[in-house]
Amino acid sequence: MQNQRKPTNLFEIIAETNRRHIIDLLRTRPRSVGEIVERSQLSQPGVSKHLRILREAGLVTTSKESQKHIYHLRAEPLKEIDHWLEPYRQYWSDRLDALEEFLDEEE
Amino acid sequence: MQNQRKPTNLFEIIAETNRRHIIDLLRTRPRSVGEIVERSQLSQPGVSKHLRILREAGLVTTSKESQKHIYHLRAEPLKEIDHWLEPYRQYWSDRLDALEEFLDEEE
DNA sequence: CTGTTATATTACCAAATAGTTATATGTCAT
DNA sequence: ATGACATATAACTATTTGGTAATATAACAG
Repeated sequence: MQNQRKPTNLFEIIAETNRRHIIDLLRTRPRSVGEIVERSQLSQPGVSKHLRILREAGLVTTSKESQKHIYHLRAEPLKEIDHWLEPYRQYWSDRLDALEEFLDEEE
Repeated sequence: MQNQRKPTNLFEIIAETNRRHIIDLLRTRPRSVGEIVERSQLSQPGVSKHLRILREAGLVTTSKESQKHIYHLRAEPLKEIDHWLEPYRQYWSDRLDALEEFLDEEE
């Protein structure tokens, strides 16, 4: 396999179910590692491993509250996924119908 | 009981760069396997392998033209990704107005 | 200091992944 | 029927992934 892969492919990062779950948890509010562990099926090191990946992908940031590490969601990088999806939305979208009409008129 | 569907996690399916590339190629128009091979970095069996995965995920359909197998895009399943993304969009676009979103992405 | 709590890192392993070559299958042309 | 063409499948393999247990690091409490 001579495949040169990017260090952080966002698509691969969100492909993992547990990571998506963590992201979803942080959407509610920032949370400590312990809180996330409680709400996941993973061991503490397992969670920390995923958090590291999310951190390096820029999807979370951290702050500290005494001994606790608080993880905050930073969703902006997900824009990349959204952007890739853009040209496909027309295949199912109903919410862009008005826009399509608008564009048809413009041409 | 053998009702075992393959757990086709759509996120994992589109996580692979070559598969996204194939999907993008089929957005232009339906294409034969050979055409896709020409436009990829993969061997023919490599492409066929990915096509099978896409087929089983319902992201492509096939038709035949003599000896050629023509692959057609079927984007609907991507809706799932789009749906997951939905609550995150507000983080990078304050207004969810469809036209504004579209114009932002056109830049 | 000492012990406790919270998190990160290390070392290891099983399973999954994605690639290859070789081969099978199916269709067309002669 | 035979050979060429188009694609799929099989068999194999290196790499990556995601999990765990054990351990390190760091901050707080007394």
